[in-house]
Amino acid sequence: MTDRGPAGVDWRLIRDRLRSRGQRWTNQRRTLVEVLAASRGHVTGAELVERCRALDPSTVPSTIYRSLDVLEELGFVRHAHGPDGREEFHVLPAADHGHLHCGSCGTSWELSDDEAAPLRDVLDRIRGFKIDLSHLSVGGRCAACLEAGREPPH
Amino acid sequence: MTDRGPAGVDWRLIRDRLRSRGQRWTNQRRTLVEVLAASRGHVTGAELVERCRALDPSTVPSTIYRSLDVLEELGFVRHAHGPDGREEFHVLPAADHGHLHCGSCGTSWELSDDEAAPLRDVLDRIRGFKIDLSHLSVGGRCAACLEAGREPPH
DNA sequence: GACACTGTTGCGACATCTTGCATTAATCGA
DNA sequence: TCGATTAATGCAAGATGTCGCAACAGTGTC
Repeated sequence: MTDRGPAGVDWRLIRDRLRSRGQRWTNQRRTLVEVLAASRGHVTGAELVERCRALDPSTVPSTIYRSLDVLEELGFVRHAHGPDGREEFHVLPAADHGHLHCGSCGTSWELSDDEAAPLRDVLDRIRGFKIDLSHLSVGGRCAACLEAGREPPH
Repeated sequence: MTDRGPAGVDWRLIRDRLRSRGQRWTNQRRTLVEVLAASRGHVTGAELVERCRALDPSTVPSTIYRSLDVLEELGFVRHAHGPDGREEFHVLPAADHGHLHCGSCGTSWELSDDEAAPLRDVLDRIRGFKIDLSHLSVGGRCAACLEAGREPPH
């Protein structure tokens, strides 16, 4: 047996990083890390609460949200906001990336650093502003919806 | 006397546009338009509810939010989401623009169409994706905060 | 002005987070 | 192993929206 979760994340890394900061490794955090490690792509806060509750029915939302903040400080998760403003989390992003959302079909895609580079560069040059790509969420309409003439839901 | 509000917006235009679409001009909408016309820059939904309640204590949030949707269809307001995901509205935007938010000091700026052009063009070219600039909200850190070494509040 | 049609409102309930506070429990040192 | 310290939890209440539904009220017409 190993000490890795289903997704190959070693929770001991997180445990030790927490302890070295004077923070604590609790059962609730262990459950959350387990759920996160098994998640692919984007998950909303509500989904995480639900999945944690499946493992531990005593799970309470406020603990989840507070633990997510802590895990975000550690760099284990990142959050952005969907087109409706709701939080979306993704786990251990291999590379920093933003998100693209189609307002007609609701699909979303990752926005690579390369694609965002022109925006990053122009804002840096003109304003000295450094964008936080992982928090960037761009709405609009995708090629398929434009071609099909699908209107955004009004 | 004129029929314009304090900000010079002629509510009769909105009234007539609603009627021509088979929609209605109600006291609640009149109050909201009055509040919007007196608002500068960005306003959150909650602020609008509060200001409407100041004029008409019987104001109820759901009506405000639904009326805002209608006014957005008319193009009288646009909404985006602040860095915390909360809705922000702006009135009669002279030109389409996005927003820039500094995560350290909380200030926000308008992002002109020119500045967003590089992003718009690259997404159009690579993916055929048309961005909705007025809904775009970019987080990061501004030049002043970078220079001062201010960390984002964690 | 009265009527019919149907768009709007207000209400209550729910969804998603956030915050304050008293209690619990993880961690470290003796 | 036991205690002290204090981070984290659970709960309740609040903030910000959203939604279904019955009642109400603009509008155009007669």
